[in-house]
Amino acid sequence: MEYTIAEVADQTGLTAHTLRYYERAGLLDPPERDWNGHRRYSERDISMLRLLTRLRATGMTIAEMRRYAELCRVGPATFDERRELLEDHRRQVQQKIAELQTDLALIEYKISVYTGADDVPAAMSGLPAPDLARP
Amino acid sequence: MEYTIAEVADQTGLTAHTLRYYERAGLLDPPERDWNGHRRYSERDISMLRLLTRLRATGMTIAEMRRYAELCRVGPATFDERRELLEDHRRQVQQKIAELQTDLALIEYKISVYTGADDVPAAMSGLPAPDLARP
DNA sequence: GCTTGCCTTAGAGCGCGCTCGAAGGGGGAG
DNA sequence: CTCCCCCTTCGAGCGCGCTCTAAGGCAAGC
Repeated sequence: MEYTIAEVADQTGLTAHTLRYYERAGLLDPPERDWNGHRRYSERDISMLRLLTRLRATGMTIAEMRRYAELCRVGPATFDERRELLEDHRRQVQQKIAELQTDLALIEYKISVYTGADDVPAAMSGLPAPDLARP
Repeated sequence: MEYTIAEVADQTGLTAHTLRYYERAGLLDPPERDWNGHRRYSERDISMLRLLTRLRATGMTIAEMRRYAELCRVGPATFDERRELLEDHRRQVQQKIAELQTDLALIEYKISVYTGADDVPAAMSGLPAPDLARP
């Protein structure tokens, strides 16, 4: 099964403009064309795009995704390097999650201050009071 | 205790340029000046900056932070609105964490594929195989 | 007195990741 | 044939969040 650019845009949540941009940027192999020059995306293209969108959502840069795509183009010989790239990225995602969780605790502390409840989470009792009021 | 812009830059990890930018952008009340016009940041300024950096790190935009700062300037009458703003942001952070955790599972699945181990996590067994090799 | 170094301002510039505009073609419906 | 819609390419433009430059002030050290 193959798809037009509009169908792929629909399926991936990217715009047609962005799909062409990704192709230009070297993130995606140029798909086949039909008789009149329109792109026909394969299932494989779609899976690659789905992976790319998740990598983007987790903060991978275009340059890193291009690197990954280049390794894919080379072939199975690059499995190790691709794994390393993904392992690096995994670490970054894990760190980001940890950071967000810490920051979430601070946000919840601030909310509790504004709520006027005195049931401040015990874990926060030692926090340097952040700009409590500015009355 | 008061601090120079360089000391604050040091403490917050922001640059002096960025500190002036935040002030211009309305995120921070203009600090006091000493006799020769240099900024003297108070402890209160520092706490606000520390909060702002965590809000930035969790994806709050400059515009939203400005809104928060404006509410702070108005006074205690805006406690409710500040709480709502932070509650909205909390929801966004929670969603982002959830998304990252889902995406992390996909990344780990891909790593397992490249590792060649056949001990693919059971939870993943139903995944549409993402671009396994492109040989 | 000169150099060094940190500070000031206003405003321009940059990197990223899109996002859009212009100009044009081909095909199907009425 | 006309209208409309979707596609094409190339290249410019944009929004965000900084980041830096230029031009200059003041003060301490040599």
